[in-house]
Amino acid sequence: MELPAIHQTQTHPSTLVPPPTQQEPHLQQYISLLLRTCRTQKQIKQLHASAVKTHQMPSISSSLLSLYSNSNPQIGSLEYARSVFDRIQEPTSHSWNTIIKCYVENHRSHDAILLFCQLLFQQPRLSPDNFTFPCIIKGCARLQAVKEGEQVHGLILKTRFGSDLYVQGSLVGFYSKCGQVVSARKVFERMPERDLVSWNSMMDGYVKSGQVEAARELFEEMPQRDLFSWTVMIDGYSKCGMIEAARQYFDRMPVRNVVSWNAMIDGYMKCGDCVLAKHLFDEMPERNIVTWSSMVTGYEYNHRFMDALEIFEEMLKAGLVPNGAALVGALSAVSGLGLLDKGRWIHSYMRSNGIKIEGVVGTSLIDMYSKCGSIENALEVFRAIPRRSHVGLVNEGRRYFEMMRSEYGITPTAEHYGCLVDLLCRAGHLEEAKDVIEKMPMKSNEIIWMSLLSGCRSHGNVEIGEYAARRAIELAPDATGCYVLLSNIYAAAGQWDNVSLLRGMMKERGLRKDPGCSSVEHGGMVHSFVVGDRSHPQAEDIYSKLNEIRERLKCAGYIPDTRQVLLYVEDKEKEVELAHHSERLAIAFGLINIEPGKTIRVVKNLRVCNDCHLVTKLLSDIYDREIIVRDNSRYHHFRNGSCSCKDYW
DNA sequence: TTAGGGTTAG
Repeated sequence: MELPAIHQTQTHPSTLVPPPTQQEPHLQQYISLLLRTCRTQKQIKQLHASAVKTHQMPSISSSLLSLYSNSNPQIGSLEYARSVFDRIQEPTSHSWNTIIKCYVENHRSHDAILLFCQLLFQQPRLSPDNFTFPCIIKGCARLQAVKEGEQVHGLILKTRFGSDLYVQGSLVGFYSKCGQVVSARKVFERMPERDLVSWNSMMDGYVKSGQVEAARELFEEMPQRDLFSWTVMIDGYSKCGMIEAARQYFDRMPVRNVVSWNAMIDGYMKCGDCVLAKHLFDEMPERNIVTWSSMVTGYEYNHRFMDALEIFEEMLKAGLVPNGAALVGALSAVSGLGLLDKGRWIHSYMRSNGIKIEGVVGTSLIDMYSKCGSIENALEVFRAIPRRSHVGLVNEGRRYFEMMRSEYGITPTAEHYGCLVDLLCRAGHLEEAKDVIEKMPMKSNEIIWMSLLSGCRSHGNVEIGEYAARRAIELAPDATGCYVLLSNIYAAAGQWDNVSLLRGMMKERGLRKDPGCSSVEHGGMVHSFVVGDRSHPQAEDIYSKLNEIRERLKCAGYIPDTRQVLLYVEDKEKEVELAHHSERLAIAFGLINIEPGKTIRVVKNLRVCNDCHLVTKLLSDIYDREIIVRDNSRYHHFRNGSCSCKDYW
């Protein structure tokens, strides 16, 4: 849309506020009128710019806020909505409700709750109303935040909005979604009048908690049924495996929409009837993105990998851009077949269509490359994934820390500073972390310096690492941990002279690094191993198992990560050192002795090294074994080639 | 005067 030129008002040079001119009312009406015709975000932004330029913002900001809050991403934008909201001098209840809803719709319910608290505690002239409560209750439901939702419920009972039909209905929905059917039913029973939505929410609560008969009773009881009620029943009977009953509802319902067809298709897929699912898919009058994704994931679920890929390609040919669900389904199908080229093709499709490689989709891509035998590509994807999600959380962390003081008047303790430093270190903000420690009002302890030191180890920062180690050693000269971490940093940077210096220093001070030791329980005994251990009665078998492991890892394309080996030795020797780490011995022992299908559980006294972590992931896949390693800081649950810590530890 | 709660894939 080309906008006609707007005459700019004359601005008085000495003041920021323009003097009133005759043009203004016209200009305001003109912009307001044009806003109503906006169909794209670009058009809204153009008018927004004009309004800023001509000082018309105060009069149109609430219309702009509503437009930017539109749930259609072609029109709405959370960031712009927030920016408009923040510049409204005195936001009305309506503005607050709009922005809170916008956050909930954009899956940012935590922020919605924060805003709700601000409205509650910092706006003496305003308070939540019958429009605010349904929004915030929905946010709590999205987060499965039962406690918070119950608190809001308590608040509602203290206001006059407890009798509002929408507020009551939203509470039924909240308790239903959180699996609290008894509470949902209590609210439902106390409603003086019930509309369709409340009946449907209540039924859905029963369905989601597996009580399909209770849902059916309500369905029979309810005064009138629309589309939603029927679809809830189809979904309910499908989910509990009663596919014929689901089909009866589908056949009996007076009007169907795409959602009811989708629910029925998914039902057939989940009970393994791909033929009937495909039949419905071919018959249906209208399909949406969920229809296609359900087909792809449904075929994949039934191990019909080729069919999954065919329907996925058909979806692309139909001009649809696949969403996360469809991509994950297609990539899993590729993994199932081991079709590396097909996987690469999907990857390049994603790149050329600007689909962000992050989150679950990123993990699926890594998983696909690993399962197709290309560890290099898997690593490439892994390294290329922007850790923005972490960046976002770092920002949130900083903000919450700040809010403790500024908004809640809580003085942070040493533990709070410790958390902030840990957060910053993990994300690589080492300078900032150092700054936080130095500026904290209380005396720093060795623990907080150690956390900076370990951040420096993960991010390979020698300079700050040395500084942190010095401070930690000053405070706790006998703690071996910081010497070890610092020598890890030196070793990774190839500064072997410093490694020897540090070793000398430790010797001088009579400090010894705890040797890595891993144990496995078997046959009522604990079997312990240290690095290179040959003392176990089954040593011979264990070492031949390690040889076999080495071969199988090589076939899987594994390249040893020798950065954390402390010894000043050639690369080949480093690999041998790695291959005999105590946890490898323990796992080899487990593979020999613990019967197939049973989990191998290892306990290690030190932190598991990067290379052993990667190897254990691969082994869990190669040998199809669940392996659980408890190191000195956390549990690592390895299964199907990945670890529960998502490589972040 | 405007706005709010319910169904399908992962």
